[in-house]
Amino acid sequence: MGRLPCWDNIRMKKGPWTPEEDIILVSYIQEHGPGNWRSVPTSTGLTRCSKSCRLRWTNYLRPGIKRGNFNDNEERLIVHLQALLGNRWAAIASYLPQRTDNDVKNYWNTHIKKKLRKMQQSGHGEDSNDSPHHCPDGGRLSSHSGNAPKGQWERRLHTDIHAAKQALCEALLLDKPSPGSLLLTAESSSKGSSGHDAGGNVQLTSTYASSTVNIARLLDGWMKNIPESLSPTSVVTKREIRPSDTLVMGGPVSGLDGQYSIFGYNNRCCLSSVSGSGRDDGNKTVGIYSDESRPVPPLAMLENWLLDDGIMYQQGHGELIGMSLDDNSIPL
DNA sequence: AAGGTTTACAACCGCCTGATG
DNA sequence: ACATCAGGCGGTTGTAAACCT
Repeated sequence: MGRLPCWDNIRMKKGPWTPEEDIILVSYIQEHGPGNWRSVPTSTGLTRCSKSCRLRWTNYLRPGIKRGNFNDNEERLIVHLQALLGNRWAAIASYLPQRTDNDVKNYWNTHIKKKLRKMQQSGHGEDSNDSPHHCPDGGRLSSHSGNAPKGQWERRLHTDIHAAKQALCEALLLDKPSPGSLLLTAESSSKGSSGHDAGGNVQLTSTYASSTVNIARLLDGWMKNIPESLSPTSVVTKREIRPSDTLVMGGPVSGLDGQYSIFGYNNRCCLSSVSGSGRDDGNKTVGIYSDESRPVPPLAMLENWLLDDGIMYQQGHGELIGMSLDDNSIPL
């Protein structure tokens, strides 16, 4: 018995997504919201299976995704969380609001694994969780084996679709693409054929999705909407996190009008806007989240976290995680 | 410069779980 | 209780890009 896998259905297109497909998908999500993926191919005419559409959105098109190099803090966080949770990449990624599980997984497999292996070989004892004895089941844990139940804190981000669409549209309509932008002539690719046609319109290529400069670049405009109060320049060290502080980091949640992150701090729980679309409430506490408990990360993970007038920041590369500790937060 | 090798990561695939009838 | 289905998750693969010889 068993139903046909999504991938076997009729003649679904596979391989890299084109900008046109992206636009169609984002337009659809703008109108209907993410979810109900089954209806996406039929409603949009995309010859992609629902699963492919969902993955494309969650791993690539969704606004707020940070791509590129992981900084030291992120790397350390991943190592610690992998030790705690095993290869539960989605759970791990939920602690890194701007990263996808796929990204975290890839980073682990291509960078951290290698690093840890080297360290082991050179006799430095940082325990590698890649060792067979550490994760006997190969990392595939039952979804019930973790400390925290599945809940809102593990839900995906569904944010600011309007901005994503607009950024894509603008990029597609650029008559003078800037160096490094997505839809460039593909000088770097011998197989690429992108460029401009006689009318100045951008021609799109099959190298689109694998370009190192991808959709995230197009969303720069969206990122610029982050309130000034959240800009890295506003990070001012007031006091270090103290060992006595209890920090509980939740994950991303979606709101009707923006993206939020959950943080708990000294038995208070906050829902902070980290990338609202033009919201002017910046990083104030905008809501309360308190219906689940979650593991407290090791204190080592608190390195480089700073407090400034009730706002928590993560130091390094001007990265801002953001947290409000104002009096609107409530005890857990 | 050319060819071979390695790296990085987007996408695929299959399994699992929870919801629903 | 069972069957079916959609969506989520983690492992794996394919391939463009980067690097090396």
